[in-house]
Amino acid sequence: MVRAGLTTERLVRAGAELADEVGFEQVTLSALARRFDVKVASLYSHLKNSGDLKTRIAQLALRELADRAADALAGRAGKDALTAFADVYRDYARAHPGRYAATRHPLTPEAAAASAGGRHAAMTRAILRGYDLAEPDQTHAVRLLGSVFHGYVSLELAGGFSHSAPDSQESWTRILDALDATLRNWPGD
Amino acid sequence: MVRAGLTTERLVRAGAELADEVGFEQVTLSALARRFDVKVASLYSHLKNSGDLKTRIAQLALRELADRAADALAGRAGKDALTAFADVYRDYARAHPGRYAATRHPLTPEAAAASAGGRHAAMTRAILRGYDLAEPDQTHAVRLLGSVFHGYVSLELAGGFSHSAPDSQESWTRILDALDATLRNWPGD
DNA sequence: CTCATTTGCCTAAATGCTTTAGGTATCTCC
DNA sequence: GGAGATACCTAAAGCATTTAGGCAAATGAG
Repeated sequence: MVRAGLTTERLVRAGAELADEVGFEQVTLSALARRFDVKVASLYSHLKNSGDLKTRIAQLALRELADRAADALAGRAGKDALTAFADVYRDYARAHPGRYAATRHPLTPEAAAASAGGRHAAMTRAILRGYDLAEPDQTHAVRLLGSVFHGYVSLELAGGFSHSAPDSQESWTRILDALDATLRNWPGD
Repeated sequence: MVRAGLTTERLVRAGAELADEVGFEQVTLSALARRFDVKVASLYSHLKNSGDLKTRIAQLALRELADRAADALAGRAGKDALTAFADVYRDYARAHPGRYAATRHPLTPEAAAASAGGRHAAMTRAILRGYDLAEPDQTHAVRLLGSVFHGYVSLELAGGFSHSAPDSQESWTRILDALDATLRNWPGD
């Protein structure tokens, strides 16, 4: 009986790949066990349960996304930083739809605290340093950016913008232009 | 043996209520059968399968949302129409989180064609008539509005803006102000 | 009113995912 | 080489989905 060499790490990584292939919601311990040619019960030595797997995939995806965003932000400011950051989100979602869906998986407060969520928030605020926004407008702007990025990416992923002119890339560019303009001229009270 | 009086209509309506209570993803034929005190197999006379139920709940929610939006838009234009429309989305999502989640359920092309999706698109374009946008900018703006509304509402529903100042309502208002300004001063090429 | 038909709901059973309990085989390292 | 830890297993129970086939209640025609 040759051991499969399971570890939590490998299982989560394979789970993330599975998510990209079949969708995050379809990630199941059974499918994961099949992939390692192992009985389902064996996974329970490495994962608490199926929810644990999903939580770990979510945390992995948040980490990967934050890493890429940090790279993209290095040495950039203003609109340059804004578009680089936005593109990281969109590109990641298109390259890894299952992982991106995982980043929207609800986390318990503890799981959220152990995630890269905080880094995302910090980076968004870093971008806004290139614009002249004092609190509470800065927080409103953080929420606007989060809404537009997440909203656009998830509508695009759902196929909302395909098969209709103009090209989604064109809209994305123009929306980022508009967002930049909005941040430069944030309306006062 | 008294009959329960099942109909597709009643089942879908109850399914929507169930979605609001336990979440759209947790809507199951078993749970629905329990609610009517009926065996699961009995539902198959009225629904093709569990996917059929979810599709029908999605269509119901899209219809309800379109009806409310149409009411809200009547007699309004410009920013007034924009905020009324936006508020309908947000209020519906907060009052009926399960139904709102259902509106994001992927539909087959046929199911989408039979849905109120077209009315939503038409209403969004109607709002933009209050602003001076020619194609293709109008389409970019439609996509921006969709992204912001959906993105904000889903982040808020996921708890993203709770337990932190400023109030979510405040951000919503200021984001709509910013959106109105963006549409009035849409950046040219 | 009665009988035939349709319709509504049932039982039964197969399949698949999740989870726990407890066992055997394989590695590690002294 | 043997002790102990670790990796993976079998077995079984619980719950959701789906299909097949059956009895009973409603419906309507004569």
